[in-house]
Amino acid sequence: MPRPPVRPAGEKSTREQILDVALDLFTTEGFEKTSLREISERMGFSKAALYYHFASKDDILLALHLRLHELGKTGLDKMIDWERVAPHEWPGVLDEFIETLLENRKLFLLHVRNHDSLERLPHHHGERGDGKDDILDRLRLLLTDERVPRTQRLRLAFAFAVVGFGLLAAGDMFQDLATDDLRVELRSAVRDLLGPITAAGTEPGRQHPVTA
Amino acid sequence: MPRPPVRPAGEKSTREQILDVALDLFTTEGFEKTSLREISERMGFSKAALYYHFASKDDILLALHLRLHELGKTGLDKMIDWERVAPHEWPGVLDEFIETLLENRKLFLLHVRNHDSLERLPHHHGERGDGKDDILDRLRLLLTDERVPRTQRLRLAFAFAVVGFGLLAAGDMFQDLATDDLRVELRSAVRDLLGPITAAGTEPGRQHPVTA
DNA sequence: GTCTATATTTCGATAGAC
DNA sequence: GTCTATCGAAATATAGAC
Repeated sequence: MPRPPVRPAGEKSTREQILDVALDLFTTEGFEKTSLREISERMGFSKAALYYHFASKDDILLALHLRLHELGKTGLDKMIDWERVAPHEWPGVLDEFIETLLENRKLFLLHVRNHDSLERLPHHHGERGDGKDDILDRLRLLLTDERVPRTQRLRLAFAFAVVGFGLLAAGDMFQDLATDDLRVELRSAVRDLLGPITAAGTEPGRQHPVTA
Repeated sequence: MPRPPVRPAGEKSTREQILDVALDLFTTEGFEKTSLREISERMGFSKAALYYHFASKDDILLALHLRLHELGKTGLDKMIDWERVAPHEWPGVLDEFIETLLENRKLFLLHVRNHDSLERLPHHHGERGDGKDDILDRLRLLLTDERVPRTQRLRLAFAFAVVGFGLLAAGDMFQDLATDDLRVELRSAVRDLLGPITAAGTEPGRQHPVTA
């Protein structure tokens, strides 16, 4: 039987190196605008050589999608059982989401930026029935679950929006912001946003005056 | 001197119709992935005919950019003088931003979705020195203005993120959400987010406990 | 595993007839 | 104002040598 080639410890396979290069380019330039020529030039060999390691350009994107898919299995299993999470537990769930995001910025940027390209990928079926098996798909399921009051779903969506934007802004407009500071600010903002719907006597239709 | 062709009242010129079609496609499919063939097919004539009305594909995008640029002149002049806006006025400014967004969803979606393509467009210079003359450019200037404390800028950024996401979510995950309801929810969320930094005795370093 | 060379498709853009 | 026909560039992908 074939066995993987022996490599010095800590040295990545060519395939993994290609994926690292592709992840950088797909997040900065976008999947559609990144050409195989660009990837091969950074790798130091020709375009055709890529086809030894991957069957197609889509195949590279799919491999990166699987990297993110693994995250769903390891760290965020709670997000599978949204229905059993009480409102007062939401800030804690958001905290976990913040941690996962901070630890895997590039992978999430890949998803946010290339959502369309990932969507039209032929999904690997079988593991779950509906094919909705990554974190963002599950998030969508919660936010459209009509068993949760719409006002609460909206607030949750706003909270996730802030967290997602925080990720983008950190590497863009707030480059000098340390990860620890960003985490503090995100947690604070999430609690201010979710406070009105996690308080004991929740009034969903809470109104503000139209003008201050 | 040449004069514009006489048209029945309420009938749009071919050029404007092309722009309407292009706006739809650019916001749903993206600028790069939208081909001139696709536009011409919707218009009912050939691809080459487009070149009678526009010099290039970029020229179409530029014309749509000008539509948004006009909004900056008419409705949001306050956003030019960020420095003179006191923190307690921010919710009101955000309210104006919300209104402008709700009234021009498609144009803003065009900007959000095709930010990169718009960025590399040869800008029409002259009107202002730095070429940063549309709403989103000015917004960026505020959020990176180091004269404003970073914590406050972050909170403002979060607020704008919620508003921007609300626009996307409304036409996607919350399709059944009426505009009036969305406006109420956005205003409410903005005030909860800006409350901590608009209160009289503002403490920028306000902390939340790490775990609830 | 990587190379050169090439097939195939799609796109933006132009030329010239009507 | 719109057409047909075509060009040239760039991209994905394949074939076959080394």
